[in-house]
Amino acid sequence: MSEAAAREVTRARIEAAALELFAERDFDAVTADEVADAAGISRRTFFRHFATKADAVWGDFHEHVVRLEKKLAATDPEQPVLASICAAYVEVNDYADAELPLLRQRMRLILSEPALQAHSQVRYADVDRVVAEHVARRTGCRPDSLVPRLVALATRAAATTAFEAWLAGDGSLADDLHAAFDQLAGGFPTLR
Amino acid sequence: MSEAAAREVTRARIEAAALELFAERDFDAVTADEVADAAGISRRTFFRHFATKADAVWGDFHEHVVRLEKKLAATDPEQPVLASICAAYVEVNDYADAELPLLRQRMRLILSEPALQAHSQVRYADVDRVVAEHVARRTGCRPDSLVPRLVALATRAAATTAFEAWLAGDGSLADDLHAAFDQLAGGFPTLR
DNA sequence: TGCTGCGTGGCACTGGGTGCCACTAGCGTC
DNA sequence: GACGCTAGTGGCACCCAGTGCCACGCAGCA
Repeated sequence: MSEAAAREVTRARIEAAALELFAERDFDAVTADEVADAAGISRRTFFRHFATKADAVWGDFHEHVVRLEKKLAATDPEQPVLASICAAYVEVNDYADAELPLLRQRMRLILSEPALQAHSQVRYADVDRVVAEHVARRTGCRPDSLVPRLVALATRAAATTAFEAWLAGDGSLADDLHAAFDQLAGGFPTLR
Repeated sequence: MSEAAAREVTRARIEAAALELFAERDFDAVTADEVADAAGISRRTFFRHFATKADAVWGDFHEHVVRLEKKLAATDPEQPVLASICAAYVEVNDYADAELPLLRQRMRLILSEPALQAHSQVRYADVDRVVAEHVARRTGCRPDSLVPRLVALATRAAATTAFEAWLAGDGSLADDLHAAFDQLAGGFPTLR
């Protein structure tokens, strides 16, 4: 086995051990030592693979952001901006059935454990940046101006809410994403 | 001086020392010991007044949430829901001119320092809960269902964006809040 | 055989946060 | 005045996350 592949295997084993331990106890109640032991590596090695304990929950999130960025760049310029963002979110989150239990476990942790909820803000900042840049390209204004930033943060709010609804119910994630984005794009029609 | 008042004075002194140090160096580069020294108290006492180093930046945020809750409860039932939330946000954030420099310093830290950005998520969860309950009362659905949660998270996105715009520009916070809420309530009219 | 690069483990150290105990100051009661 | 009560405080030891440094082992390669 090549060294690069061996590194991936180790990383995956740490990730699996971490998710299992965090699911059976609270995130804060599990030490990095315990995760390392369960994964059969040293504490020092754990922190070589994941910068923080929280990062072990996120898998390869950077790859996720890169895929979102590509989907956004490839959208039809004629399509409304919000629809293009919704479509990109749906496509990027189109998991195979076999992956859904893992996704549920991950999202349940991220949305319910305070420490992970806090950490998520840092990871999602990348998503916000990518979406704001997309909106800025489409509208011709700067990515740090009000509308791009607002659209980025509001669409992420929609995605987060859709994940909450998906976790609480038993429908499809795509349906929940569309429901949330429809509310947003329509200015919350049910509130009138 | 009564003991309760003395406690408030100590708390205020810690807060002032913390803000000053965090402003002149990075948040992470300042230790709790340094803040305690600057405030003339021990490290142990620092953590009796503030649960975490980050909390020293937030002032009495709980009181802020309580005021927001009261404003929301007192809104006119005929007023559109989003407008009532916008009005409540504006009223709760109606600071005197003399307080604005402090607010700027606080928000700049919270929005730019990653550690504080992460911590903010935990504090804002209270705001989200209060807003979602308001929407749930007004619409007759449960506070953890999709629309109340989405409105809570999306309006907070609007408020956050308004704060970013306010920090970057030199207009009034109320104007920026209204601009962001107008976009949200109108389904982002400028994107069409 | 020696060299190089990389993943790893061990170890010591910094810093956030907590539990525990002892001290003190203010205050009411006998 | 002596006694107890309470609240804020300081000091200390401890746990745990995260980091820098060094040494080891193992692959590939000359």
